[in-house]
Amino acid sequence: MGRGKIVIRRIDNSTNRQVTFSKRRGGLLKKAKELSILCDAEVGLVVFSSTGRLYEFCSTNMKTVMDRYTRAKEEQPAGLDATSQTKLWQREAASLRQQLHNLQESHKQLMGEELSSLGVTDLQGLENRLEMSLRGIKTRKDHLMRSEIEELHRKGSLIHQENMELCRSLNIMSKQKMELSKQLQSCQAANKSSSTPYSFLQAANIPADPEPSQSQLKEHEHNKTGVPELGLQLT
Amino acid sequence: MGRGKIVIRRIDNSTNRQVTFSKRRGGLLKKAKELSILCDAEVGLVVFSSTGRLYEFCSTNMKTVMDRYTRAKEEQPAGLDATSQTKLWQREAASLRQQLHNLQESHKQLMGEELSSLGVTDLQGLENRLEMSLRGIKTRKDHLMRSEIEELHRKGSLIHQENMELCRSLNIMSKQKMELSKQLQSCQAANKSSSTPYSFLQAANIPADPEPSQSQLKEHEHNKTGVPELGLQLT
DNA sequence: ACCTATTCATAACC
DNA sequence: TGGTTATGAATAGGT
Repeated sequence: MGRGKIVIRRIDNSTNRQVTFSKRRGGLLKKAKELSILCDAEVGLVVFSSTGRLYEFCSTNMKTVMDRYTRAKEEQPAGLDATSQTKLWQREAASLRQQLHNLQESHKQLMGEELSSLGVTDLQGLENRLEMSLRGIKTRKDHLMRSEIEELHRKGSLIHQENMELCRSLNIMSKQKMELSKQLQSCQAANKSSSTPYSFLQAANIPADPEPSQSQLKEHEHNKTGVPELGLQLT
Repeated sequence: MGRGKIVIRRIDNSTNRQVTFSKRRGGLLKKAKELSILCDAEVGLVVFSSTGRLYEFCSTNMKTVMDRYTRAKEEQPAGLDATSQTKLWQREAASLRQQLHNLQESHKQLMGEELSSLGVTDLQGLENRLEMSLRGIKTRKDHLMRSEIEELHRKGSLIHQENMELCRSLNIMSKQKMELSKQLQSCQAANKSSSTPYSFLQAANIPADPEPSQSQLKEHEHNKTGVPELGLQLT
């Protein structure tokens, strides 16, 4: 709504952001109130502006709502100590909040947001740091990828060797098989020329090529990696 | 909004009330979220339906927001004992420290440190974000520098024009001066040849060059900017 | 849940 | 900050 539609992301212009905050805050509080009245709901709403100012709405009592919320969330508060301790933690929190804020600012700038407050020199510094960082990251990534490639080569090589072993075995078996086949043929020939009391042996269909099927070989995936298939020469 | 306007008071029809609750609750949560994003505000919203079900939105962390609210409300720890206050601040500090830690980690990674815990995918993401950020920063810097250059050109051009005007004026005056000079000479020659009853006119020191002094010219600083000094040709 | 007619919130402008 | 207006969003009532 409004003169034009907007995308929901942090408003860069500070003044505009402040104005929008003011208006939308009013709208939000109003809607919260309407919901609580219309629908008989218990509503608690807390808004801290970016400058730290507090705005709130509660249909009943904020503390009650927060307690109810806490109870609904199945938690239980506790604690015992002195007032000076409180101040200590208060300062600690303030300090941490400050640090956090600074870091957030810096982080945003690193991510290329909120650059409007920076001059050319600042931007140049940012650029240099980012480029240095980027170089480091690329180097690291490159290293990792090279390691992985190396590892893959190593594994591929192992599997290849394994394949060669298998091929050798196959070769041997193939020869043994052919030998057996030859013996069988001569045996059959001998039987044919003489009487055949045991002719049923021919009917038993002993296959001429009883080697293991292709699917039984350890193929892994290296066929796709360019490792040559050496098994072919053994058929 | 809707087919007709309604008065803001508890909806009697239970079904209607439930439907409206559902719709408006969604709208309220959405608006709360938009406010927090658009205006960089910390928003906490809790809604209990009349049947007791809990719905919530928080831009950061509900516990943190509630603590912050409590603190903002109770500048004076009149209601609660100091010991529980301490706990409150303690938790706040812990929360802040956690956030700080996370952000520091992220920051270090952005700066290309402590990359060992990241995989190739993480690194690629980091790289992409940095490159995007870098592009933005470079664009911004480029824009700033171009603007400055343009501005300088504009100023230079203005001053140059001003100079030309001044030169023209100087030229005219120079001619007038020469004319006067000539007249004076002929006058003097006439006086020398005849009697000189009004010779005091010569003594009255009528300057031969009554033009404005150099210091009165608008010179600005453009002499240092390489704009050619055109006045020279007029001396 | 989906569909409009209608009201309302609000973005841009003063 | 407060007012005005054009516009898009939310939603009341209905299916």
